[in-house]
Amino acid sequence: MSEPDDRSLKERTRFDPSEVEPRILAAWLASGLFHPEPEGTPEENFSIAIPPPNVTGALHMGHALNGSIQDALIRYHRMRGQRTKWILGTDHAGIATQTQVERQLLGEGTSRAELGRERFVERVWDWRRRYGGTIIEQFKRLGASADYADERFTFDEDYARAVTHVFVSLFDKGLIYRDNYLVNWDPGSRSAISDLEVVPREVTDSLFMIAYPLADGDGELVVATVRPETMLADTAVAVNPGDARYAHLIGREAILPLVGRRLPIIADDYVKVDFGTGALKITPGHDPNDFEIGRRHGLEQISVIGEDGRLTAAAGERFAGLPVADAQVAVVAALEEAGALRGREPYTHEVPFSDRSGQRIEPLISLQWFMRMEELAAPAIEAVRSGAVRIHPEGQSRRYMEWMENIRPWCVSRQLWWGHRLPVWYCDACEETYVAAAAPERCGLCDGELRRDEDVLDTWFSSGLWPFATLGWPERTPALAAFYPTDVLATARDIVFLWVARMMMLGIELTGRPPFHDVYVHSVILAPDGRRMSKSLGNGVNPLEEIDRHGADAVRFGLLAMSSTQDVKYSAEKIAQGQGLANKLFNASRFVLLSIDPDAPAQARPAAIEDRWILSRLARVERETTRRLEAFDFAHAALGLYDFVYGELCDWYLELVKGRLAADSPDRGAVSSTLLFVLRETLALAHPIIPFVTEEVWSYVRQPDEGLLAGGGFPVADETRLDPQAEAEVEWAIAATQAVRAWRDEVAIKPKIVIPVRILADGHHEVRALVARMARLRLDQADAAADAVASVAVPGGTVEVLAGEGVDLGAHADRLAKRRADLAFEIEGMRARLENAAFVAKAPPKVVALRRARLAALEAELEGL
RNA sequence: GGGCGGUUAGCUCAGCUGGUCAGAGCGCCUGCCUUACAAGCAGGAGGUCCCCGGUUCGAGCCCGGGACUGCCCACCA
Repeated sequence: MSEPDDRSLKERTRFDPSEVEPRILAAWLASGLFHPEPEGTPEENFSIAIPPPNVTGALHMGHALNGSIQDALIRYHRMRGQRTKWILGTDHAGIATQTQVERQLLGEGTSRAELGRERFVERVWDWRRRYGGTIIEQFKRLGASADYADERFTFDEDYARAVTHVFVSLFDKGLIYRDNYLVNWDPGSRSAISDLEVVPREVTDSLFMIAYPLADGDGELVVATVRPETMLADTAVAVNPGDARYAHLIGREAILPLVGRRLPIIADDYVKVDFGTGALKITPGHDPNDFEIGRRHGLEQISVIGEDGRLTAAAGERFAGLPVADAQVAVVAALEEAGALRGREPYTHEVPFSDRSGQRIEPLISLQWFMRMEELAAPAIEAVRSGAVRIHPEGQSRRYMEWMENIRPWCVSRQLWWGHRLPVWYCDACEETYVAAAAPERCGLCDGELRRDEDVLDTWFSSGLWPFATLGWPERTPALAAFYPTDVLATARDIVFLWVARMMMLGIELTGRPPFHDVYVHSVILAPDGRRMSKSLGNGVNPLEEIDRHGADAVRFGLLAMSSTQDVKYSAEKIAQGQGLANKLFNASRFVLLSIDPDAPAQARPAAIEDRWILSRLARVERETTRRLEAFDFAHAALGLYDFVYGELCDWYLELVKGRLAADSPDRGAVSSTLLFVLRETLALAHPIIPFVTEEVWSYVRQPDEGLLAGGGFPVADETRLDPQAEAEVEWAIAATQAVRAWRDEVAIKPKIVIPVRILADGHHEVRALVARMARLRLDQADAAADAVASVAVPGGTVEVLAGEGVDLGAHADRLAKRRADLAFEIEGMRARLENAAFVAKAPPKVVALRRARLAALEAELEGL
């Protein structure tokens, strides 16, 4: 248990997160609450696997929101008594980490190549041992109640075994295969990357018109291209079969300029008649579309660009060795010289770039490993279609479906050093391939030496196993039995395909069950300027600095409050609102604790109508908050809590009961009990969202036999306390109070003056005294016949102000005139509505009655003036 | 080229199945050091709910069209 601050509560007039948070965090960590024993079943337990942050990462706003959401869920379920595990760990993040360490090496004047693979990998491990825990520590600052005692890494020994096991078994099932295929080659990382790691960007290139002479006689065919340098690898020219201009050329041949190769002129529907010249050069070796066309027509595939982004020897002596950009200039010059260039115009289009290195993708034919996806996708589609897995918000699930239904093979091999190396060996002598969990000694056929594949697996291959590999799968561990499948997967929209979809497919394929039953896709937090936060733009907001400034509760509250189903701009105001709430709750607690009878037990003992009111409101906010957490509606859960604490508990209830807490008050004991009860319930209710301040205050209100709030019970709404009558009465009292206060303010009556009044309204006897207290009125005017000097409209009646000291009504006349005008306008509108026969006939009687009553009230008020 | 969302107070956003729905926070103005909180309290000003049609007794809320804006997917060289 944490030791409360030395200073007395009386002196702590502000909630100070920087003092409280480390203390509370230490208490949580020491309690063992975050580390559940692996017992029970996944159905009765609750678990979430964190989207593993890159081991190189630092906490950014996305993590902070993602963590706040998961922690709210985790704490809620833990408080409800479930055995709760938040699976924590980091991702080895192949390219990101390798790049980071390479940069470090560069600073030391060495390089990856100089070190060699083995020593390089060792360096990365060193790096990870030194800095890899950073982001985990940062999650603690947020108050994230993850299982820090059981941290995982996607490159741990056990995890690596699982990865190898998966590769081997999917290979054995025929789902993993090796093929020569046109891949997205990233010259930046010198590796193939998957379709999902490619981002389109708008680029202005030149569209060149090049004349290809016909082989049999005169005439030429002009093609349009933005990449003239790839012409060196052309193996055909294609036209649309329905294009009358070229119909006579189909089946004939053209001569490739500069090269002299004879190219068949083929017909393919892909070619657009109205684009360019209507004739398309076909380069199966360097263009994805041409690759497909080439396969359809059985064309040769020629490569003239190498993995280093330079032209190869196949490009011919003149161009070999040139980087593609230079090669383009050289080829265009050569074409011009040869008189083959027919035109050139600026052309803006979308071009693929590497999301990793930022370099332009170079489509290349390469021998890579692929995973066949259709078979894996089918059950993953079915899981969502059947409702076994629910994706929130609803709109995301259709996207998921569409992507799954159009899925393509996944290139899983990467030409990196940092990653899970493929469990594949080759015998060069007899060209045999071995895929196995353990390295075979020698070739089984020729007894020759074996050579292991140099490639590693795409990082997402291993993160696709995250929810179960972290729990010890493929072994049947107790943790797996207790916590798999997990319950909820919370993630930002940007990795739904990259990660969530693959976990679904691999989870179902390998464990037979979807890895979670709810997927909550949350916002991406944009910078205040509406763009994505990024280092290069320098528009990022650092969550740790925000925690330093406003406290973790404030950041959590703010992020949850601003979260939504779509991207949201970072709102500093919402964080400030959260800070306000934490401070307000803290001070309200101080007031309660410093004012009540210390011996009063915490229990609901309604002794007055306002007690019934607050208990009713409490039951409602408990019911609503629970419903919203269950529905992943965190914004409304947070804001609803705010409204209750500020707008009901502090603004009204605490003010209403102040008098009853006096030492000589007859129901001091009862009010004390109720106050303490409401406070304790409120703390527990708010804890999943603002855990620090609630835990801190809890240390003052908990019973000797109670532990931390984090391990305590979540409040259950007591529906028997719902009291519509009390709510209506107190609502009336509030409205009346506000009306009188507004009037006082307008006629400039000093706040301290108590004015004598007479309330003219039916009923509301139980709450008249409350209005008097809150609005500084005196009701006990002995002279009931005294003349009213002014009257203030309140719902259903008026308050007549009697002559008294300090009541100077200079401004009153103006006010009356304005009020009369307002009333007349409203009455007119209401009458018009009620005189409309159609409205009276067709609208529900309740609505009509409501308007009649409203009209009567307005008329009565006008008359009273 | 296809989808999907957004457009409500100066700013950031709530507004569930149409009927007190025109709201919140911040900002602004006025008044208060009222013994929980001055990072506070009380009060106030401020909006053709993007535009045009339509449905309805009644429309931010439903339908049609348009404008602007953001995102996702996609192989027009």
